[in-house]
Amino acid sequence: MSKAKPAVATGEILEDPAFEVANRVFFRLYQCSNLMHKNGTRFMADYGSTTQQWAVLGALARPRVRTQGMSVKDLIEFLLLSRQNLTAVLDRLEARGWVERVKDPEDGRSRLIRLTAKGEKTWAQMLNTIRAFYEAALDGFSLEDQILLYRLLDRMKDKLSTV
Amino acid sequence: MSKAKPAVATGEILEDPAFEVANRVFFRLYQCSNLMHKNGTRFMADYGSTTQQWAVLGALARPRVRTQGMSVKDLIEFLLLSRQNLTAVLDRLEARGWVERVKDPEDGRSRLIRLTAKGEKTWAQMLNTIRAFYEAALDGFSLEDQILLYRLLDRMKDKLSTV
DNA sequence: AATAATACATCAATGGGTTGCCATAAATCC
DNA sequence: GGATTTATGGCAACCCATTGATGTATTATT
Repeated sequence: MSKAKPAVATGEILEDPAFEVANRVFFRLYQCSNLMHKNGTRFMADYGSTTQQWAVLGALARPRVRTQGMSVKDLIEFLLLSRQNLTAVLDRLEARGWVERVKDPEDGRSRLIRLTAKGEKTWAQMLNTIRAFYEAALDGFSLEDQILLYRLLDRMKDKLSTV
Repeated sequence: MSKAKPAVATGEILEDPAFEVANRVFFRLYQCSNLMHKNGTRFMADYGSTTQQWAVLGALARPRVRTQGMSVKDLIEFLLLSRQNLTAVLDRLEARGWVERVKDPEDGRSRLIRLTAKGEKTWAQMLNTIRAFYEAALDGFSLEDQILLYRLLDRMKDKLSTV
């Protein structure tokens, strides 16, 4: 069944290419995510923020959202997080005075999460650091490379959502 | 979400394409990682394992490693995790009887982590579930797509390591 | 032989992620 | 008006991840 086996690494690939390639994809995804959080959070040390918190702030800083805010429900759908986890992150952001929970005038059950003035100011400063991080982390990536990577991850996200 | 106004999203892009594209890349990375862990771990519910634990088992199940084991130091470098975190994961794997710590005969300071017989048997069964997960999560991805994605993530990993 | 570096472990604190269950208030449905 | 659904929050348990500081055994250096 098996001929003389070559080197280990290539040997694995040859035996089951589909599995080995997929395995590498997800392993790199795992490593990239850990590195992104570790070094991204290190970049934000001056603000005491984390990458996850900046994801929330980024969602709230979008033009359309900035004025009226965003419900917890919509934030959950946007960030793909569990309610319990998001609540804890929002608590920390609220404790720092960066976001506030206001009652939705149109639906008393809903809370609209909004950037505070302090939050907006902090976010504006953070943006410079985030920019620097993106440039360093994607150094050598052409815009085409980045778009390609985004599209592949986007497709993967959809598949992972329905798996 | 109610009015049809595509101007916002594209407007942001036009204002600062480099930033917006990078932002999307890392946001998708964040989402994909969370989804991978959530649904990957759900797939492994029968074994009570997590994606992180299967990464460790996968490292230990490689042909060259399988017999002699792997030092904690090498595992840290391979998985890119902190020692404190890896110790905890290994403790759980050891408590389940899937791995064991043996003294390195060549260096008394070092511990070699090895799959136990029970660990090997469990891993062999897990592989079927992992295969199914990979196929579902990469459904619609040609082998070329997967290799492309792997290479992009691999480059990104290198950049993120030195950022 | 004394010193320094290495490999591992432990304890502590903080933050992020999940699931599951329960509680409360407000909107909706009948 | 009463029952149900929806949106949020709280509590608990578990796991994963980081940093920082401390300790201990072993190897390497000098």
